[in-house]
Amino acid sequence: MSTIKTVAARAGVSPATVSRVLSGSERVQPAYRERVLQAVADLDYRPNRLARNLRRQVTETIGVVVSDIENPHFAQMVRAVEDAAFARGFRVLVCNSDETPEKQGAYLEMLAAERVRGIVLVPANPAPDGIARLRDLGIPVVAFDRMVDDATADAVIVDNADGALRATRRLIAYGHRAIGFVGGRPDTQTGAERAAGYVAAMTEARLEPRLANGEFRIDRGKLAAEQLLDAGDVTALVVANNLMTVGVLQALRARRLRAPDDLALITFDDPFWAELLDPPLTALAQPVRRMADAAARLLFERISGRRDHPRCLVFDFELRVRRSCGAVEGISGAG
Amino acid sequence: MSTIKTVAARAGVSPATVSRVLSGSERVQPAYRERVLQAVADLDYRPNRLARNLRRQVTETIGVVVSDIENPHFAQMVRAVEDAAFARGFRVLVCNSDETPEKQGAYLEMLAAERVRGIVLVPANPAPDGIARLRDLGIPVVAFDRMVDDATADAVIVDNADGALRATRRLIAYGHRAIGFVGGRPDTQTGAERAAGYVAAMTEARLEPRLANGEFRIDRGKLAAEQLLDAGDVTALVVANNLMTVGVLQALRARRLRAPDDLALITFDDPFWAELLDPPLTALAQPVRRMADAAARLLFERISGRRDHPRCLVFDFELRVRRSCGAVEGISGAG
DNA sequence: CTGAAAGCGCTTACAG
DNA sequence: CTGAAAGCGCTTACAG
Repeated sequence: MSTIKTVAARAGVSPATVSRVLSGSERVQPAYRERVLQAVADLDYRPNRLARNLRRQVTETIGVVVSDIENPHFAQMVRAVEDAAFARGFRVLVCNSDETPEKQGAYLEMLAAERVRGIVLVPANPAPDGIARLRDLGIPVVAFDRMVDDATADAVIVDNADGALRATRRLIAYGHRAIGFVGGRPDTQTGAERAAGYVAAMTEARLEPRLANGEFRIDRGKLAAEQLLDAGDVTALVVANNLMTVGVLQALRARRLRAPDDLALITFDDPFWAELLDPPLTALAQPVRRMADAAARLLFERISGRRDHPRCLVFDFELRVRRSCGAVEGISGAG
Repeated sequence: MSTIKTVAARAGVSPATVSRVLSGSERVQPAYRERVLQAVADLDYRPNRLARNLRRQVTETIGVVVSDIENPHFAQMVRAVEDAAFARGFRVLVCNSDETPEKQGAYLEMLAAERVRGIVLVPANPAPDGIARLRDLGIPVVAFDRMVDDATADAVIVDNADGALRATRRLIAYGHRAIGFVGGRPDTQTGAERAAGYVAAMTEARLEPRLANGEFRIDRGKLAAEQLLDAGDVTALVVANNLMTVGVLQALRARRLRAPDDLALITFDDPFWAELLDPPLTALAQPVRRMADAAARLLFERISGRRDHPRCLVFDFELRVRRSCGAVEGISGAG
């Protein structure tokens, strides 16, 4: 392997001059520059980034910590962040926390040790171990989807309560009164906020809320739907994520019920297949790409030192009205 | 920030001793060890990985280059590889080539500069720029899904021709004679092999092949299906990936045709939603998780120096028979 | 077992 | 503009 010294020797200059030519920042006599570039070409020299990183005390790497990259929601986010990083010459380390504070802690520690320049974090818990250390090291953090208890961190979140509120109001406007809610884990911010929005809409219409907990999972979502159906006369459901909707659809199929006639449905999340189903699903779509672009922008503002004060960006869900809620397709009102 | 010197000073030992305690490899007097650990705890000292990497001339990082992490197929692969890396204390840099040799080249160059220890690569082309340099640097490469022209690289691939062969034979066994094939880009290895398997099955049954090119895309898949339907009397289709199947389903819906009665369908790929459709799709499932686990295993065998000779692992598709091909669900024969 | 010293491959004040 | 020198924070033969 050739190093900067090999190149310097061949070009008949000092290593410092080689470095100056390659970093391109300072001026170097054209003749020297020429000779250096020739030597670089001859030797097929590539600078060793490890050495540069150590010397400069910085890397050009960022970390992204998600629950699970297999979740298309997060895959989309990672993709957008990676695009932004690539455009700026940065690399991306991906980490899957599986929603466990322990793995998350191990990853944050690792990212700190690697001296990444910034982190996009989907926090598994509101006060992650290691977040203070990141602050000490001057590594900016952008929380994604959920907030984090750190006054210095940026955040990009979505208005869960408002989404549930609008979905529920929509069903009420269609004349439904017995509207059930298949909720996610109530101990998570997302789960709690979505439930709260639903309850708010029901309460303002003087209707009785009917909640069941599907834990954000397919099997439990199915059970939750069955529980709500068994309990009585529900005519519509709001479902707090797409996995549970799969469970709800399984429950409907098993009972030979059809949406929207037997049961009107609105689901959080608008996955690829929501439109392919019969009937197509009315869905609350999270603007993931826009949110991820925003998160990347916030992060690089911090990395480049263009901003000091923390920012929190709140995005709205988009209600995509399709047939499962009882709407005639193609006709939709305001959310 | 405290460094190894700060710790050494506080513990009253040399930096070398601190290093020995922390690397845990060599023996150190218990009393010294104690004092060092105490100093580490007092100062909340964390070793700087950049320095260690430079000094040791190795990192504990691997690279994964996929077409696009948003494709669930690759998201699943990345996840499996990341799990294997995490278990061994390695980090993962993800790169999206978008199937372009240029981006791929830039990423391979970057991964080489970062001195990653190994790479899992979904090659955008059979002879990627930079692969020779990786060989020179001793960075092992495992090709995934497609082969690479490098005698030293490992590969984990799937038998595309065999999959198409079995799917087509199955439709023939059901009595179909006019079977069409919605193929992918014929200039890709995957596209060509899948088409070849289809043609082989038709030829052995003395049937005339009917191919249309859907470019692996939704819109073009729809066009390809329409083309095959317009050309005449096809009663069954083999579709070379799931995106084109979406297009095929759109075409069917537009013409008010139903699977399997109007048209029997078998698709490559078994995405999440294949089972949710009505009728559920008969699909050729690629054992992605097993393949990715194998790729990670091969890579770490190389990294740890346990193996020198290249290996190529070929996996079979699993034909998951559901209703779209005309089978009665739950009853399936051998592939 | 332990420490002084060299060195990984760069970059960057500093002096000229 | 250019070079000699120091140094980033570690690790590891080497000598004791």
